[in-house]
Amino acid sequence: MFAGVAGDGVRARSEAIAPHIAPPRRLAPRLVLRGLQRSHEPGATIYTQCEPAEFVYQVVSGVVRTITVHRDGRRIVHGFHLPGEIFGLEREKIHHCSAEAVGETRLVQYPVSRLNALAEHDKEASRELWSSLLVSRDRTAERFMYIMHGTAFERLAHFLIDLAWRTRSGRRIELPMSRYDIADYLGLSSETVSRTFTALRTRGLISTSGRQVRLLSDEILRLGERLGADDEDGPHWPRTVP
Amino acid sequence: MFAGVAGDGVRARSEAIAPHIAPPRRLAPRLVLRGLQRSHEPGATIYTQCEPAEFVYQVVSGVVRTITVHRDGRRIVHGFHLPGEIFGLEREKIHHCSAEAVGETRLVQYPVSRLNALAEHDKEASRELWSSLLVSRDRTAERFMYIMHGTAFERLAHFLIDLAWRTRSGRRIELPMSRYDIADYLGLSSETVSRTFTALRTRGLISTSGRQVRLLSDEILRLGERLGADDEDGPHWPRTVP
DNA sequence: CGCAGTTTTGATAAAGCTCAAGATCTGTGG
DNA sequence: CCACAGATCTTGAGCTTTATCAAAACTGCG
Repeated sequence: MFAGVAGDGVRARSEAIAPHIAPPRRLAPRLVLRGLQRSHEPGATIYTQCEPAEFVYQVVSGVVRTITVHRDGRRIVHGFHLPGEIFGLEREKIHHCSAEAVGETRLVQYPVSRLNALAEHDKEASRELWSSLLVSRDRTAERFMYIMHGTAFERLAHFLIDLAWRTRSGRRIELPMSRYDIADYLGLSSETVSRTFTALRTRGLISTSGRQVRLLSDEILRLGERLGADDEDGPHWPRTVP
Repeated sequence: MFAGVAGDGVRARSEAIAPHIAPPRRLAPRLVLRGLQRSHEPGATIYTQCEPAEFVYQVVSGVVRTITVHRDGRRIVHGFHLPGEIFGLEREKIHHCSAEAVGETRLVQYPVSRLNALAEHDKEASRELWSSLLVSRDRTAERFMYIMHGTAFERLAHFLIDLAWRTRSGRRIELPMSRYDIADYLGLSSETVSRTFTALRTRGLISTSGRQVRLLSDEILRLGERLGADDEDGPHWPRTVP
């Protein structure tokens, strides 16, 4: 496989190596931050691109989207953050994207300074933080694969499966976000998202009613090889830190 | 801006917020790992997808590409790692992608166990490691933007500027990788990469001769707003750890 | 020189975007 | 309870970009 060809890589057209980037092993957060809780209205801005990054946030309930807006007005949705997930951690002292509530949302606001102190003193917490960063890196990498070499069909299928898995919804999903959000997340136009929903419905893979989606066929489920896998590596009660 | 509209996000078509994700502030590695050095032939495999992850690596000289191969034989290049960069760090105990030398390459092999110990005992090193992970996350996010909403033209321009910046090459770049590598990195076909090189040449933005590229116009340079920025946040001699 | 791999160019077709319009949904006020 | 307004969602037609297939030009090296 790619045996030492003088020069550069061979364009692989051979048979399969399992793709993969395994799903994160668990859903319950191992790290629970405690602090000031705030509620946000649907559409409310939590922080804005370029604003000083004083806090990180953990979702208590609801969903948050992180976005950036391009010069030309195009919007990119970098990710959706579900309950238990931590977001807002930056490399520099400012936020590199904006965060907005998708629907009614409740968050814990945790000062970055406190987080740094925590990471230094609490080995276990530090490991969790580290791990969550790697999870998000891997999630991004996986999405990358689907967006680079997938049709609209595959992207949307993957999105639905991923969401079902992350929210433990089984086969009935209540989408919290609009078609526009999905489009900007998957790098498609909202029209194409709509058409693709229709195509999935037509082929009997899903049924929809507004933002309710039902995954019907195992064909679509197998696309992600996820459902069923769950917690594995040992016991871990959530840790609550002050 | 996105004022609290009842319901969901507004499809932004308004004027610009600077896009952006600032460039990493510095090029010289602050963290230098010391250990067994190995040389690799062009095209040599450093590690393979799914193999146990026992080491992380730091590039001494040359370039490394990390890749995954899809079921259908499609290849994805996740990234190119330049001298000073650390790669191979995983969330789980196996590698989620393969790594191969692009051209003659020299690497330091550093046991993961040692890295973990280091991160726990050496606060400064831990911070560096953390930072390098965030850098790679942000780099991925930025690439994402260009790949999702950019034409082949913009993607390649961005790639060249990024590479020029990261290698401190100024305006004359010696590409270490093939058109195939670039194609799989940018989510294009190699033919399109070739055509786009030609288009850039035709418009007088670059000149090429094989893998030598010269950035001619400031127009292309401004695309990334990078050249010129450099080290800022305080003094930091490289740290060498055993 | 001639081979193997790489790069370029050309013709064709498909996927998805854009523009445009119609349908549905939701909340509000009469 | 109904009608209206604003937003969201769906569908259609034409067009642009890029992938694909095919083949020629180039490069480095034995």
